[in-house]
Amino acid sequence: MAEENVSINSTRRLPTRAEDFSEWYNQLVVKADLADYAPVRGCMVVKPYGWALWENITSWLDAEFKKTGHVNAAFPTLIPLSFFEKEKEHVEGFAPELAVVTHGGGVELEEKLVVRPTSETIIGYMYSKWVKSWRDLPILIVQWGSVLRWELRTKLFLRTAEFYWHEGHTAHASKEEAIEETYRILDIYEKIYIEEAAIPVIKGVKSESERFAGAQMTTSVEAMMQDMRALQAGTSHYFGTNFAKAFDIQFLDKNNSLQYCETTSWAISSRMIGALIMVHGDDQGLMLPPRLAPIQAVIVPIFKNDEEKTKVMEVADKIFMELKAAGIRLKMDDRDNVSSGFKFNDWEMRGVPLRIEIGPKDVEKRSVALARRDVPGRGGKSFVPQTNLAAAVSGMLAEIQSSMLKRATEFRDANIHDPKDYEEFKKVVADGWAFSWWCGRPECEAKVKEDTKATTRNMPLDQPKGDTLGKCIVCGEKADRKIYFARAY
RNA sequence: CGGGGUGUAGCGCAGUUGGUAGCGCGCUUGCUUUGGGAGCAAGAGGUCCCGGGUUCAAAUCCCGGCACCCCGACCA
Repeated sequence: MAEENVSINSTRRLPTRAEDFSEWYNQLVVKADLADYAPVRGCMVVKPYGWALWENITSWLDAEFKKTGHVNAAFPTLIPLSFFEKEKEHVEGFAPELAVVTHGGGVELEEKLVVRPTSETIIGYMYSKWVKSWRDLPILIVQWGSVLRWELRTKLFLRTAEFYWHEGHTAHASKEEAIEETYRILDIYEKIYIEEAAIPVIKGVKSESERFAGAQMTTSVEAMMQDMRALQAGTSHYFGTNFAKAFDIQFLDKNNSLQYCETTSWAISSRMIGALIMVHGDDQGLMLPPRLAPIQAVIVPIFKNDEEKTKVMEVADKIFMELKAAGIRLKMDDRDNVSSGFKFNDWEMRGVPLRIEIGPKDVEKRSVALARRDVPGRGGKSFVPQTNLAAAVSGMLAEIQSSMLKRATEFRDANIHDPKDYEEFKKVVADGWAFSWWCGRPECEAKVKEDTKATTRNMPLDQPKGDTLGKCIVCGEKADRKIYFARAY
């Protein structure tokens, strides 16, 4: 049939994930009202709904950091360019993506300033002023803010020039303590992904070539998106004394001997929202886990005329008050300029976990219709009595949360493979992950990247035990560790 | 930075041989509607990316810029 050529962009529907995953994502971000394109290259505007989601993430993390002894502070957006030259690998890593301020107040600056791409340097500089004695340690500071990296190819939330994050920067008296901190934070990251975002992640250590610029060890949590690509979802770095030496952060220990600090840094960015979209979203739109959703349930009243409206709204308002009092994040959709069918689709696009429909029939039967977002169509609808509704709703939200995690975990596990040889390996990483033995040599990683575009993701902390050494999937030499390989964002 | 493409209403697009700009969605107002993306009617909305040239006449042809998108090398 020669249908008229209606562009997919002019319709309310999304392209399906199978048709074009990337375009599905791009349109979903905008249509779910999370963000919009800014008039500045590579930058986004986070809209109120998207920011509300981000606030749920940040407030959970903030509380968790405070529980573990961290405090918040703020450092300048502008950093002297010369600071970046103090740590060799750090400069090399960031030089290509720096934005530099050359003029201020109409005159050329004596010293050029960098818009921070990350704050290790300026924070290191300040720490060197603040740390004198072992009594000053540890320093456990978190900065909430945004940073700027001149990215060549951008995508809303996943990779924008400016992005939002927290960056933790800690300084310790001993290596053991700094490493412990690195892993403590990684555990927090794992927890927010699994328990709050319903996204299964793998904790592990990055290979040398995938390390943060200037780090001695980079750890990460890695998640699988629905297109099987990997997303580095959070990172925690151990610097050893690299930055302490570059910025002269020294203290006198208990034996009155001068020592360099051991430092760490760690971050989760607004990219996490990209992960939520790509792990849970479906062809109807966004699907948010109840624990992070800005709106956990939406009430859609249904009526034909004023008489029905009066009856329905009376019940709907009462239920609204009840559920609100029970602490459920709730929205009443009483718009009268769109049909209820439109509202159903609209809230599904926005990923609201649960919809509560109240119509004349429900008023009569003293029931409501519940429609869960994670089970589309008739299968996800149920009719429950109005009495004890708060308990029923809370229960269903919890069930949605756990079923989302279960589904995402099963999906991920079904797409991680253990190929027998390199030929099979190449096939596997084209459309999934491989968990394989690796000899540890960068040459083998480079060959994999060359052949398949896949990179090493991380080496999980809980490695296969015992002395059953394997053989590197690439070169066949002896290998003592297994590592994930995948195409990554 | 290399290769390809696109700039026309808020968004998505059409615009023939050069003749003075249109469609769908959205928006505004009114009435009827509302249990899976409602209907009718009347409206509002334009620097056709910018600059120059050819011509009686340019969205359309020519020259020069700019911007954005996609594909490759780098990245939370």
